[in-house]
Amino acid sequence: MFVEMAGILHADLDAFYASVEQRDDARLRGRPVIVGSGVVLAASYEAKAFGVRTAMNGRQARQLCPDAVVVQPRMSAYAAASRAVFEVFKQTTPVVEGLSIDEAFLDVRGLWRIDGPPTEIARRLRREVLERVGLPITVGVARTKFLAKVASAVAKPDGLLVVPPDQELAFLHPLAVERLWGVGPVTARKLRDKGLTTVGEVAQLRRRSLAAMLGPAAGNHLYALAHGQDPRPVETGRRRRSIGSQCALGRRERTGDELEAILAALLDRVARRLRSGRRVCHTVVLRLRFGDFTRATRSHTLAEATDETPALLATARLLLRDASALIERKGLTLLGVALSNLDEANAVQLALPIQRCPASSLDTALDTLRDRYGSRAVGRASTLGRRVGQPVPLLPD
DNA sequence: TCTGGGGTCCTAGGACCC
DNA sequence: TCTGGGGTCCTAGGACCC
Repeated sequence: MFVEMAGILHADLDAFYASVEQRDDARLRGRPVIVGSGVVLAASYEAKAFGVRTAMNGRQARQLCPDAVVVQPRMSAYAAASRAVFEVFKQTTPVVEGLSIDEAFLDVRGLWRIDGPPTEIARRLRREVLERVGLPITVGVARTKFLAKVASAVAKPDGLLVVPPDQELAFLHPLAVERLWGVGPVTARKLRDKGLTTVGEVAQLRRRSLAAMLGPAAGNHLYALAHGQDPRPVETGRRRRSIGSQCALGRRERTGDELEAILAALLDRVARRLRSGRRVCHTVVLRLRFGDFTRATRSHTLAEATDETPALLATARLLLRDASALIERKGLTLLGVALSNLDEANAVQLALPIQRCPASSLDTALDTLRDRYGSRAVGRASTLGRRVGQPVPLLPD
């Protein structure tokens, strides 16, 4: 029988922001480092040993670890380090799927003849990231994305862990349910309330029981993961689905004018990022958090996708006014704005020739566009063009 | 753990269309 | 005119991830 080999790598930089700080300042090496003063954005492993965790309140973190060096974040340095590490990833294999600023999946299954077995590639990758960028990185190697991700989490820090295909369940089943990617506090509690504490215990349940407990999608997903099944391929070229910015306000009451000013600043920031990414957005989302820590969102979808600040701001203002009674009653502690439902800016322009095209020759026109721009670029234009007879959203020149 | 900022994906109801 | 199945889009909320 053919056994699929372990050829997916999950590479995850250790305590990323803190490691960059230790790399750039020799005095920080070997010492507990906390990045961020109000809230902990990252903690070095020396600080984690004292119980300091990401997202922890800064004051509490300093109480746990009084000797820690607290540094302000340098986001541009982290972005540069991330780019350098992703360069190493891309030189390792063309099939790289970035998950965040500090982690990615790499598919190295096709490289055996040229570069050797995946374990060897993973060792080399770790060595190159350390030599060329100066940062420690942990790599998990397995047959699936999910198992590779769990493997790197188990191997941290500065580790390498390979899960051979014939040992997957032996590796997986003793682990706590919280180790499963996608099981957070709520799901973990639901499982523990039923007496399920390990992945192996979850694997003994029927698919139907899990679906009834957690909902169809989460239940089926968890069932598959607990049995080591995860058919998702490593996907290159994934684009961002939304761009957002938010701002904690504290408990002080704000006047309507103050909120409007904060909203305008947030929107200006996200609209700039939208334009520099050459994207347009259909939907504006307002995020609100209140004094009692409840949350709400308000959204509006525009008739025409745009990247222009005035149009987006006008929509955001309407949403804010729409929520004013709620804000009055509960007190606003966080205001955020997100632009979602994004398109490529040029996808809208590709829709132009389609708009003037009679329905009967639409398919021919789409084929022509695909030949010229590639099928990926024409995807969205195609859905726009299918609605012949309706106005097609267009970007103003 | 009394709470930052940036994201992803899923669910569910209602409107609307064929 | 009534009824039905199937599909998409929009809005709002929630869980989860780093």
